[in-house]
Amino acid sequence: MDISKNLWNIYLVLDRHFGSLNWWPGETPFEIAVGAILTQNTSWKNVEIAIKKIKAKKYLSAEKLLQAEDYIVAELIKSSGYHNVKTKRLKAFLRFMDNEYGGSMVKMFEEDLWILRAKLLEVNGIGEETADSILLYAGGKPVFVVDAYTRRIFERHGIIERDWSYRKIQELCMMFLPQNPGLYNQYHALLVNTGKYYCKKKPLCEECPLGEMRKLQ
DNA sequence: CACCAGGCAAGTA
DNA sequence: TACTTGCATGGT
Repeated sequence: MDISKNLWNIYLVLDRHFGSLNWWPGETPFEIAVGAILTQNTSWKNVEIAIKKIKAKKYLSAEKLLQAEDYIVAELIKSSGYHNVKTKRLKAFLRFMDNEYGGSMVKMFEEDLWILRAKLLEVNGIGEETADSILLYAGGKPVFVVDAYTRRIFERHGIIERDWSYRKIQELCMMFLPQNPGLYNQYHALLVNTGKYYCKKKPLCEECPLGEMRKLQ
């Protein structure tokens, strides 16, 4: 089976169907990083409400969020769920940025990519998907983001197996696709859109843009 | 009413 | 190592 060809076919079909999605929704790298933490196991809709509130109350900066009491931050992000846990995670990330890079995301992204990824994974509350989302969408780095939708869709197309590790899936994608941030950006956005709008129904149903690929299996 | 969403860490065996 | 559980809100 030609993995490279399948990965490309899925991308081309989805890209034709949805067009450019221009991810990540967010105006600055900082806002994107905050969103990446808040959206853990949470619908983006609920995160949007939280980010709007943070902006409305003028708390969208590392200094403001770090100096605020936990209960204040928790109240701001309440709509995104797990607000107590996420307050700790958000602050852990902001302290990390502060301590290691003087609070500068620009400086942070000057660090060697895989060193930075390893460091991010040491921060409490940042796992592989969150780290990679920050690297790709806030930093424009060429890392493929793997999430629950990626797993479901690729598994249905016989590209991966259920028990594959995050890194194994990521390495496969990065091996068979050009290491291009723009491509990875759009690809992950397409997979999430497909999952949200089609894959909740039956896998590869008629309406799903990927439905037409059933015959290619 | 139940179920799920763009995860992660900590606990258990 | 491999599973399980807690975390929590808002939409369908």
